[in-house]
Amino acid sequence: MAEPKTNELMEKIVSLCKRRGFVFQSSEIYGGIQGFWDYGPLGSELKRNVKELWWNAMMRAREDVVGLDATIIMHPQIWRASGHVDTFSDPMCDCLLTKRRFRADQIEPQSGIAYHYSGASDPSTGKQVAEPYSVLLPPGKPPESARRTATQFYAGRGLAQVELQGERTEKVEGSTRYNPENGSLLTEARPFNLMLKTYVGPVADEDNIAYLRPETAQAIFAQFKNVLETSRQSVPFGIGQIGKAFRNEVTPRNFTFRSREFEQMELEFFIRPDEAVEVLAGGVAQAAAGGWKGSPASDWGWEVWHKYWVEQRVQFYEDIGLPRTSLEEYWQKPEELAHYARATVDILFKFPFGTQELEGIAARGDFDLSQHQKHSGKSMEVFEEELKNAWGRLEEAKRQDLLRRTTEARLQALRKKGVAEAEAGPQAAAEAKAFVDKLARGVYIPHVIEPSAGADRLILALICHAFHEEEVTDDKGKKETRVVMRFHPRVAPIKVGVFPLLKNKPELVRKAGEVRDLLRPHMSVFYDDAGAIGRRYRRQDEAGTPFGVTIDFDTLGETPDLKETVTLRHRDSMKQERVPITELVARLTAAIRGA
RNA sequence: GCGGGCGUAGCUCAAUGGUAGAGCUCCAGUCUUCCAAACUGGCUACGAGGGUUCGAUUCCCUUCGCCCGCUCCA
Repeated sequence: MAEPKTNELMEKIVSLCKRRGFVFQSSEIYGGIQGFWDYGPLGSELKRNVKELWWNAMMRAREDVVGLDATIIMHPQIWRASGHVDTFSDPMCDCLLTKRRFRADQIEPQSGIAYHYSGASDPSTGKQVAEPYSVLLPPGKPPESARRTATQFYAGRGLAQVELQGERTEKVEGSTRYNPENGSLLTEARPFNLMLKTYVGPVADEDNIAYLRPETAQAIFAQFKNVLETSRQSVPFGIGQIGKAFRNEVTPRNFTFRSREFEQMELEFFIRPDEAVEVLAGGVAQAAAGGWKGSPASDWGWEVWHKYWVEQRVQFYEDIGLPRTSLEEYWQKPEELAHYARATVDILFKFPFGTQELEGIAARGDFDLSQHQKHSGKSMEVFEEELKNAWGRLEEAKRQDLLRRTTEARLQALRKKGVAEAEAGPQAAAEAKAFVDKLARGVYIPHVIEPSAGADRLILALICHAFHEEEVTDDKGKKETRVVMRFHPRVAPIKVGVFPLLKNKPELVRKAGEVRDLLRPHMSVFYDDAGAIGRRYRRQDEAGTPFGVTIDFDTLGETPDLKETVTLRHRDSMKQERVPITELVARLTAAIRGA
């Protein structure tokens, strides 16, 4: 699709969201607030449906996943353990000349001669600019080029003619204060902390700082032991949670796609480390064998589990109306992975503004639980009698082989982290021995597979995917545009519209009310008796209501054969059929579940 | 946070240094028959604040929001 077209399309979608009550700007009457959005009547139904479908698919339909609903504000130590306090704040600085922005910690150190200026004046007007400025000149470049750059800078400060003042030079080694591209001085580095801060308790001082969670996952890790001990679950099992998260995004963009307050649907699925799987099952299933398409088996290691969850999640999207063709899987390359991740797959949706991430499914090893064990001093280990017994039955050669391979794996990991070879060897040996010793006693820290989805992004994807404009020709040959939201009936905010053909006939209205009350216990129903019937159908098209039921005089018995039947109108095809009222509930509930 | 563009009714678009107009939508009503029909009536706007002015939607400044680019997205 062409560029301007996609923007137009997005604008139409945003407009419809507001017009029909899917999404409003937060605090709109006060001018709005950037990066915050509200869901209106249709949007809140849609979101509720999506969250409920996720909860059902991930938890209620499974034996091995349980739920959690944790607080948004937690002990600040959680965010130290998780790494968010450190990694969520990036020092940034800008080029004074081009305004280009840099991560201050990623600028390559420069050497050369710095040309400092105290200011500049305009000889034609006498105007003065007292702002100091500097240019770094790489060795071998003529001084003129530094003066040209400085002139450009002061010209940008409003001088027509520039006379540089107070030039002096200085030798500079390994400085990160200058733009590597043009030598221009950069602004001071300013920290950007992406976590929203607040204070707990009445006194707002440093001791009381707390953070609004930037992800829901950490609460799951922090409550891992409590859930394990109360839920009658054992590894492998998962804990799922739906909840708000907050990030002080630098640039919220693309409608609700990147919001500062948003909702996540996260699962942490805890599994045995591959070594434990090997001891218990005698080997680890290979992902290449394709077992991840089936049901979980005892010999699954992290790779198969990871692929399994990717497949589960894609199937979920298919089930709620996002076909595979609208999605993309992006398997992160090894060099792109965060240090704690073994593999990460992004599930992307083709939005009108670009193909963007809906969900990330990461294999995170035991990083998170280990971090919390370290920081809290509380054990995150699990014990399996069965594992201890299996180890007892293991031949000595196999035990030694496992230790040798574990040591080798640790060594590789340490090398990758840049640990010096002399230290890496003994450290790897010690770590591997400690790990295998625990394994022998049936003890380990679980590893985790994390499918983490953005609820609001999914809502936006569903809205974008549902949006259709089509040319319709009416009886008189007049062409017009029909806007229809082709939501899957499962997620549609309203399942059925109920209409008396005419409002001014009490017997029609009464009968329509009866049909509405008949359907209401089973699904969300919208009753509408205002205006022409065609208008009411079209209104429901924009709301994405898949079915319409119309009560007419035949329903009342004007044509005896049609007594107690109604018109059932289908949103997508605009086809109509005659259906007995007694069959409506069964027909509609089947269509909503099935379709 | 930087640079550029934009901001009049729910939407699309007018006009004007003298107090805002249309079409569609929406609401109420008329209509015995199925895809935004017709007719009658009605509601609704100069993003916000300040300045200049007798008077500002219009000119100036600030601010907020939206779009695009930069940056960021563990």
